[in-house]
Amino acid sequence: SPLLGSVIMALGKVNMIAEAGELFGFMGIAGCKSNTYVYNCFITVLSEAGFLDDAHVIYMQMCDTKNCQPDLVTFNILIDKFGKAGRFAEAFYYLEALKHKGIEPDVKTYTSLIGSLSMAGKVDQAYEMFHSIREKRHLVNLVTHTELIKGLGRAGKIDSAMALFREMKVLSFDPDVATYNVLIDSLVKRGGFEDGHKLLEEMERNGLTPNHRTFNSLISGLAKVNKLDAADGLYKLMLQKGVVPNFYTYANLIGSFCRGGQVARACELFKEMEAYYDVKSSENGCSHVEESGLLGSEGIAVVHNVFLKGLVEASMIKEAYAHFKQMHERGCPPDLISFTTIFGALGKAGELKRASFLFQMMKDADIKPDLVAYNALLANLGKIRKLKEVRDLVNEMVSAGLNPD
RNA sequence: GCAUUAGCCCUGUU
Repeated sequence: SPLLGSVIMALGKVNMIAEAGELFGFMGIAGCKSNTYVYNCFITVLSEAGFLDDAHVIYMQMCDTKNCQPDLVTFNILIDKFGKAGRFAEAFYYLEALKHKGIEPDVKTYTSLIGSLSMAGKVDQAYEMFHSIREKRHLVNLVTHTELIKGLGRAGKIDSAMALFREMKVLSFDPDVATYNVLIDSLVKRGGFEDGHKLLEEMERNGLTPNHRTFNSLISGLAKVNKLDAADGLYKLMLQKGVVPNFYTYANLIGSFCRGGQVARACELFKEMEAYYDVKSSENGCSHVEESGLLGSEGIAVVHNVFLKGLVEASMIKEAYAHFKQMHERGCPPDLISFTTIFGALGKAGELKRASFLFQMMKDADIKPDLVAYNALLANLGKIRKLKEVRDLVNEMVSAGLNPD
């Protein structure tokens, strides 16, 4: 069973959900005793892939068993995933069910809920929950505080975020790099670069080493107020300090330079990234490790897409299209977002035939259009009254199981 | 005993 569980998890990580389900089916037979651990692994896989209702079905199956009743881990997974999806009725139902079974929620249960609530724009409710448990020291920790500081900061309640930041220090929950990062991010996203920078100095005084995320936030803050040279300077500084940039770094910089009309510098950075990426991958074969600052091919795809969008916004559709066509040979085949960016731009520019052609090409490449992709095409078809095409497309999306909005 | 659950940075339509 320990093996079964970890294989199920591994399959989930590479999105082989059907296969994970097949293996899960072996539990209880073939000499494999059912246990809660394997159930929990499968519930994790399903819910991380977005199959929340299926995860719930498995939970119900557990409830019907004799030896595999849902435990705290089961509930924590479900509460976290339903909460992050904004399905609070269910999340709170699980919280009640858990208490009803006589299980005590733990710090992860509450931290998840506080995080989900604040990301859904319900910071007040998150704060209320925090308030109701903060006296019980075992129910809150560093992560709980960081989560709430993030929520308050994102909601623009910087003063409350700073207040909580001071309070946690008094309570000896020592802020770590992530805590500083969420605060710095909130500050600079609202134009408070100077305050963010002060926090950077403070964290260094406290013996904490800023990481690539710290720099990414600071860079995006500078870019937001169009201080591109300063952003570039910070990028160089992070390299100097030996902090490894990741694809977020490049996405930030490249997008900003395009928007600021400095497409040449954006191209330069793009090449720099590709060179950097090549070197790093050959240095240690499998270096797509998030902690080192590198990301896998999904990360590269994001940078390509940001670049495409940047070129489009700089009215360089020809160049965007040229780059789009190069993506394949650059080892990064265009994905749904690349296609949508390009045919959206072509459509907007009145090139509807080419837009429709690309839309078809995308489907031929077995990439399923989603709601956004249909909308991007429909908006432009609608503008020039191609009502028959509009009707056909709407029918198509409905039969694909999408709900037109 | 071991394994499964919480926090920080990026992209497409309106």
